[in-house]
Amino acid sequence: MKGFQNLIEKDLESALTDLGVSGDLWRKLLSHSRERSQGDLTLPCFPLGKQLSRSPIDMADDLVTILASKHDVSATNGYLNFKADGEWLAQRAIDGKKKAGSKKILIEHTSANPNGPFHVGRARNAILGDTMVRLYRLNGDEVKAEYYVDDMGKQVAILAWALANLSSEEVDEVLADKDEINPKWEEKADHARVRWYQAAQALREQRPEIDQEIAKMVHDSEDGDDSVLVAFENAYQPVLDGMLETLSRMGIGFDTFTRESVFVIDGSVAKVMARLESLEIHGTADNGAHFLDLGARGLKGKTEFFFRRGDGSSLYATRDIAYHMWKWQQGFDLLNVLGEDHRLQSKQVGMALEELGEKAPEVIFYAFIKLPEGKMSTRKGNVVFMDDLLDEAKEHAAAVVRELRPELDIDSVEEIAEAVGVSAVRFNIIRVSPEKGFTFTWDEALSFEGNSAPFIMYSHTRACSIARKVGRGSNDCTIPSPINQSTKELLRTIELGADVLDRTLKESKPHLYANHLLELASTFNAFYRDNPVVVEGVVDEFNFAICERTRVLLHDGMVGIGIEPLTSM
RNA sequence: GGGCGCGUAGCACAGCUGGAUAAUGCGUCGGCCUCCUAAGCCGAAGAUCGCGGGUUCAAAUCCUGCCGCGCCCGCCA
Repeated sequence: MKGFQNLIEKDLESALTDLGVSGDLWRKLLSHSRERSQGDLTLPCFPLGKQLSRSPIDMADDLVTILASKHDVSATNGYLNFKADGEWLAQRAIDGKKKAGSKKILIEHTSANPNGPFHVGRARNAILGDTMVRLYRLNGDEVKAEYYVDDMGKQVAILAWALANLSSEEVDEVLADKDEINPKWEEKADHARVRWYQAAQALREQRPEIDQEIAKMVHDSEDGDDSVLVAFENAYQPVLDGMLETLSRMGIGFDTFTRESVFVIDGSVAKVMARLESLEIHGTADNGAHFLDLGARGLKGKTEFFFRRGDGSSLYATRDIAYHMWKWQQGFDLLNVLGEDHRLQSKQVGMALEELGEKAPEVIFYAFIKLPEGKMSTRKGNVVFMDDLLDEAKEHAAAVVRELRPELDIDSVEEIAEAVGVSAVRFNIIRVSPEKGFTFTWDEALSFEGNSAPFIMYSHTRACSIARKVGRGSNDCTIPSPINQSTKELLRTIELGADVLDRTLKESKPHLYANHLLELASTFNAFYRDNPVVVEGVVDEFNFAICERTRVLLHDGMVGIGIEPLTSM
């Protein structure tokens, strides 16, 4: 509604001046109407009435008198309501102007330890991150999707230790009371090797000497020991490949992979530590470990942020600082997607960066997805694997397609089912705000009606079906007057699209855009009901133009949030 | 114990830069396929916005206390 706002602002300002209102307060007050039936933009007059010691109800009435000749305005209970003209909205929709983005943004997401397959909880990160990548691209911005590979931590060390020291029989023995590997995934390294990881985790509890061996490996890796790093890579790379295969099935990919060890080897971590040690808020512990007193900068709770161990080696967070400085050098804005368990860590890294004269990155935090039985844990094996969820979703979708479209051949059913399954899974995760924790249930995840991806997909295929029936693109048309209610609602939703995308990106809240697409699909369905495009072989050019515009917007929006824009389902 | 996040119909979830009658879906009840795909559409019932104070003309939204849930509080990652 930015365009509409521009349209009325001048007249509104002059009307307000006539009444004696000064200042810019009204600009802040003017916003989307909460009551849709009342209008499109609303100015609550209460604060202005206060300023002039006048009744806001009278003021709103006076404003209507002044503005009525130029705009569709009304006043109720002290609210001044502007209604956008249907024909104006229609013209805007048909013109379909798209602004070009100009931002450059590097989005780091997923960056999961390469020690096992994705479960639904870990996948929330990838789905959130990839959706932001897609939405920035939809906005026309230049985006880099980056995966930070943790190639030297304890998790990888445990995996490497297990692969070097445990036989397949030993692993089976240790995990005897656990579920066996699903034969379907036996050949997938993330599923196969995570058992070694789990077995090692179990053994560590009984045999402390294992911890010492692992600790040595971790330290050697932190010193940049090549042979250890190579062993690590051989251990995790097949696992990572398996994980990326799963992501790729969901349409998630990366432009760059950056390994943590790079910053140790090239000396930038050492430089960062030296700089941190020269800071005013720097402190030293008894055994020579170094920290920053972030309490001096207002951090509450735990105020000491350790960045260097007593033995001089770096910590994960220290390397993260070096990594972020490298990221800033590329001239991109920075956005990270992190689990809520990283809130403190991320705050510390951000504050440390600011101490070094850099900016803190923008971060999206998300809460964990729980199972009805409790939280998910790769270590404990209490998880729903993404691979299983995707298969299940596809199977469920195939059953629906076979029932609804019995005439389709097997290949078509397969294609539709895969698209519906993947889209539904992504959408169910993206549609809720990230900070809200939710409990995974198969029922929810496999719901294909109402607020779901298939609902949007279905609306899109209806528009496609009409386009097929017409068999050509839309022509110039005359805009009818008046425009009926359901058309106006659709046009209004279309007009709002740009505002929603803006806000979605500015606030890093992809669920806002997901909800907008639901709204777009829903208002299109009502339009579809009331406004036939083809009647007895004759095309209504206006309705077709609106239909085509919506089809494109749905298509682009779906791509923007990772829903497959099928043309038929 | 301290820090941070969350708490909205039976369930799930939106709204939270203060503004009108708290939106949507599932579930429940009722209606719509000789008509561009019914994974759809139309209608009905269903909400002490966790609880108590406060600020304000106006509070689901801001402040504060309490309760419940989650995450973190390691010289781990």
